[in-house]
Amino acid sequence: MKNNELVEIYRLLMDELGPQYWWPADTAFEVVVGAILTQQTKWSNVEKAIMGLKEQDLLEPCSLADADISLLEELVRCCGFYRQKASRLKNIAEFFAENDMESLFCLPVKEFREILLSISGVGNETADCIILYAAGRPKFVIDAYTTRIMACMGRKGNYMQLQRLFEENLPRDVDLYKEYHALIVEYSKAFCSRKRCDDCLLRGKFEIEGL
DNA sequence: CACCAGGTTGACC
DNA sequence: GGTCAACATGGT
Repeated sequence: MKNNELVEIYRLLMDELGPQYWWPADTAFEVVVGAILTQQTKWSNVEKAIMGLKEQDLLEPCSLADADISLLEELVRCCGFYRQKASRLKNIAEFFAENDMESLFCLPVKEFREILLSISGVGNETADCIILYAAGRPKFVIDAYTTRIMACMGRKGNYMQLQRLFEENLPRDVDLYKEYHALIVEYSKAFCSRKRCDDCLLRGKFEIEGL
């Protein structure tokens, strides 16, 4: 891949859609909660659950860690997989209740990522969302949209392969990483969904033969 | 009514 | 290393 091709794609997306200003949240821990809740789920449903949790003062590690599991299940039911997610929220809340967030955020990204991945319910994408949008540290987030739109342009790859591709061909810039991921999601929803990839400008301009 | 959504896990090869 | 079912509600 030409070295600056990913930068060109970024400019095209930015010209089309403008800045997205992800991730909407009042606190870093709210990003963490949202990262769990949005797994395989629309953000509009996550917003409802976040509001409910906020009303119960459960958007902080200690209170969330001590909350009744059946109450959590009720509050996150609108996000689907509600039993798993209630339990995952409790897990990660317990972790952040016992470990200082600011200290964790200052760790080397690689080390912080390993720690996050050791928490049950936190996989690659959730860990990277927390690193990028909660901690504000550079880590490029790959999701189903990114995987699909890259495959659409002839670049198939697994999570780590695609992440390496982006990180090795872009400046290590937190705001760029944030916007790029958000733009890919929003652009894909509009022009390169599972049902339709007809109007996708990227295919025509950047499609290539193989990896 | 069928399909999809800002994934993760554990079992299995 | 990779693949696959299970997990579940809500919107189009």
